[in-house]
Amino acid sequence: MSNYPTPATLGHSKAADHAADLSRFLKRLTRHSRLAPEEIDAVTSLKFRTAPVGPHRDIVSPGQTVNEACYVAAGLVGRFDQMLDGSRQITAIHIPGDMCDLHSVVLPTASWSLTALTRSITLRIPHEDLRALALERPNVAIAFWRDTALDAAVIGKWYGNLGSKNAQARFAHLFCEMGMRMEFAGLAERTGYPFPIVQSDLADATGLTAVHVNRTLQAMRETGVVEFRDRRVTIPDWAALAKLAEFDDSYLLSVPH
Amino acid sequence: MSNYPTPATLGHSKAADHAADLSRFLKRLTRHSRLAPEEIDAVTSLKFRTAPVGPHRDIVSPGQTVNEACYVAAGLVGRFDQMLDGSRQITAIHIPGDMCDLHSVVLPTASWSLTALTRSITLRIPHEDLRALALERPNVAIAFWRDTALDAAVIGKWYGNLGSKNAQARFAHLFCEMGMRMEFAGLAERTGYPFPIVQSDLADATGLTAVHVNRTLQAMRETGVVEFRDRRVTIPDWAALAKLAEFDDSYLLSVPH
DNA sequence: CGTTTGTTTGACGTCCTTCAAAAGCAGTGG
DNA sequence: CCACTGCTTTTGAAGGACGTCAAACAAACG
Repeated sequence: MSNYPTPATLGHSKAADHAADLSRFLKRLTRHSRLAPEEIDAVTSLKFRTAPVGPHRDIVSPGQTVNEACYVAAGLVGRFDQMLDGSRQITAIHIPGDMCDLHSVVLPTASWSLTALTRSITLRIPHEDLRALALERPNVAIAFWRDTALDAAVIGKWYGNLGSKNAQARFAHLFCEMGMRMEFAGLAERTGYPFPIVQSDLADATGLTAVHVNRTLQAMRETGVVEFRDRRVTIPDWAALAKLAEFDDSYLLSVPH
Repeated sequence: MSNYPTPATLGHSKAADHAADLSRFLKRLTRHSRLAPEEIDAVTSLKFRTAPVGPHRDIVSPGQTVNEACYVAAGLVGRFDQMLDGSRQITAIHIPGDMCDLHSVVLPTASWSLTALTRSITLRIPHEDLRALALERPNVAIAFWRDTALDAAVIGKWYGNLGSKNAQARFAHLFCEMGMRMEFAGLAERTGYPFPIVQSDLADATGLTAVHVNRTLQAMRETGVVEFRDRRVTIPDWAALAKLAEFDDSYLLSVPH
């Protein structure tokens, strides 16, 4: 019996089990980095302010100098690269537990933008505190560095996909990756998870047009390899999808160090 | 009178001015991070072994657990994402002064591969020493973290280009970026620099086929916006190329912090 | 309910790919 | 000095994956 969030909620459950705190962030950090008890305490006791964000509302805009990091407590947040003609490219999709712009602590002038893909709850943590923590606890600085490197590894994979795979394989890979990340975060099972993103945003993420996204998703639904419907992804045959995607989860992992 | 490297050399000059040491790396670090004198000493006195690499020779392969970081003293090194069918996607092009895989210090199991794009000279630095330095000097850890974040910013930009621009604009952007980086590294002027890379590697970097790369470069040569010939890039009208690319160098920069 | 936002469908166009081969160029050995 | 070999660049012709434009349909929302 699973009590995973129902479709389209992604952490917005009424119960307090999604607690608007940093516990998921700590979980993410400790999955890849070994932290001492005092370091764990220091992370969980970081101060923050809670900021709900409406769907398609900007959080950070290009050129802005930010002084707090944005953590996702509920919902989905996208990182964008904006073009002059107004078109946007999504370079990352962040789920609950992700610190979207941990890199902004070391690069505070944004060349990117952050936008809520759905109604979300974010927690904002002063850079000052994160920087102070990193300086005081080198081991935490290294954990933050590792987190940024993992984030970069994901973009690298996305780049490989975009550059050398067709539309179906790109979606296959994206759905596999999101499934793994949802599972790691304890939000859902990899074979079926809420994914409340609109097709035009999927288009911006995969470098396709919304029309082609629609046709591709329909084709994949028909072959039964994956179903994206009602803001939910269902993967009946994980192995088949992973094969189509050439998915190998090693880039998402790191032995605790 | 400039004594920049002649075409196709990129640091392989006979004179000792390209010194196979870490001075360019320090220069790169101090451009974005403020380091104390002792920290500077610690970086420049890092031990390394010199390793020449032949053209198209692998340095790191996927799955491998690396225990030293690879610094480029001369030549060009590419980071790759490999597909099962043997096709490869270049996710980064590194020039002299770049530590190609500084991120490997925190993520030692490679999901990527490193290959020399031309005859190169690399310096290998033990992870152990880099990690010890980071733990002893938190400010250096933060500088390494920032370097990794800058690297990620470049991939993010590349992703945006690949996803939403046509072949000419992709090359325009790549040539602008490489020009800026060459100039930052003190290797050449942004408007004309050695770039000894073959067209099939450019294809892997831009997500195009070698045939289309050739045709695109010819078209750009004809309009006179940029010339790629004899392993050299020449940009007669920087403003025109930057406009075609929608190039904005802010993602490459960081005010020293 | 009416308005807004998102999904689906159709017809047509194009940028880029695929396949195949010729031509240029550097290195190697006779 | 030339023949030989391998690699890179260049060219041609034909096809396909995806884009563009436009409109209908469906769902969400106040």
